[in-house]
Amino acid sequence: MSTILRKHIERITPLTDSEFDYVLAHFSPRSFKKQQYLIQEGELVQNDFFVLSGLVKSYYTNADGKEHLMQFGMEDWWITDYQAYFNQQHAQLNIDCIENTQVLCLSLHNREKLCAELHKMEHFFRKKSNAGYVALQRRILSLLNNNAQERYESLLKLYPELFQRVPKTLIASYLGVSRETLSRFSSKADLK
Amino acid sequence: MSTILRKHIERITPLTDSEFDYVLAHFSPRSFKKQQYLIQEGELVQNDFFVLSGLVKSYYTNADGKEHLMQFGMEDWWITDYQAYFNQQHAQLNIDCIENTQVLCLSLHNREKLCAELHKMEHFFRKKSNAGYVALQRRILSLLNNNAQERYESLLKLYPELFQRVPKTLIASYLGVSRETLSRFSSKADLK
DNA sequence: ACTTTTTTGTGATGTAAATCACAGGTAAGC
DNA sequence: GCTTACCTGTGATTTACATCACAAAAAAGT
Repeated sequence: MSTILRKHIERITPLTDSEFDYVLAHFSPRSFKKQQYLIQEGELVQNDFFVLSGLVKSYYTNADGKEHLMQFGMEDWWITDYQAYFNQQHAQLNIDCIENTQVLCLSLHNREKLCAELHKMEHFFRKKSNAGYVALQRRILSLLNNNAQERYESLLKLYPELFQRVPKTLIASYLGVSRETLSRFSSKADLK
Repeated sequence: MSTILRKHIERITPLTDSEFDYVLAHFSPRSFKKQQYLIQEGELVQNDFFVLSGLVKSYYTNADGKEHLMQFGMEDWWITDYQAYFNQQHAQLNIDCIENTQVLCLSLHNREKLCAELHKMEHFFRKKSNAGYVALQRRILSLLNNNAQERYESLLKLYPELFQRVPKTLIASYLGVSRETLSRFSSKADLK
């Protein structure tokens, strides 16, 4: 199972067996059931989560109780409330499971320890962060530049499997569209 | 002038004099006039720019010729087309000067060299990237969760000086609102 | 198998904000 | 100082999308 992590890291930087063992020792595995919270608003955020299997979502709940999806987290993805995690503050986001999920938890302390001790790992995390930054820029541009239907279509193209795996309400919430409007897009597309 | 860079780095990690001199040697200073491009859509992105003085903007121009602001870059900020820079691709964004601007240019090659040679610098860039990621997440949440007026008001609160320094059209374009709608918000606020 | 809950589609209506249009104001160029 | 270009405010109209309301379909729980 942890070979997923090793492959993931080695896409950026190769590790010796003993290096990887050392790295892995800084993670702790956990399992969560569907619906269970990984992080709940208000609590101190201890961990970043590397998803081994399953599917989770991070989202913000506003004053009116409306949810806005920040991120999905599936196999091979990292997820947490990064603002709270990096600054060791209380969570503004919730993260819970759409499916039963297995993760590897990495505390901020262990992350910083690994980065300090192994230059390779600092390199790895810098590269991941850079890639994440670019991905968020793309999402912002898409929010600024594309209308709801265009955003729907690019997401459908990029992650078609997501549309099978999660209720449309969540996809709507990720795209910043109402459930009903999203539904009308998919009916329209069916005509083709 | 380069003390701005030193202070900027040392907010994250201290450097000896000789370390800083070594780092600085990997940057090259350049000056740009108002209106001048730092990066133009389509060209290969060679550099990340650290702004010493002045003000620039990065933006996407869509098929209809409409501009959407990705970022402002003022003193002490980094700016480039990161997608293109990190992957050594052609720019999708334009970057040009709102005011006469002085920058320090860092090529990807020199950035990676510094990161490989000086663990401290890899640490610095990781931290910067993390902070940038969190900032973009906040912007996405604001786009998903807040209406145009709320976005206007939080930006005004966060960067009041920006409203003196740049035309409202640009602020509208950053917020994803039309110039006219933004103008109506500011008239309303005057009544108080 | 039956009940309950969740998910989805679709019509009717309302609204925030875009777009169009024009005028006064301010700054820049010569 | 005059001219040209850019910037801002404000009304009238349009539009994309939200919200409300309901029903059918699918999934989950017992």
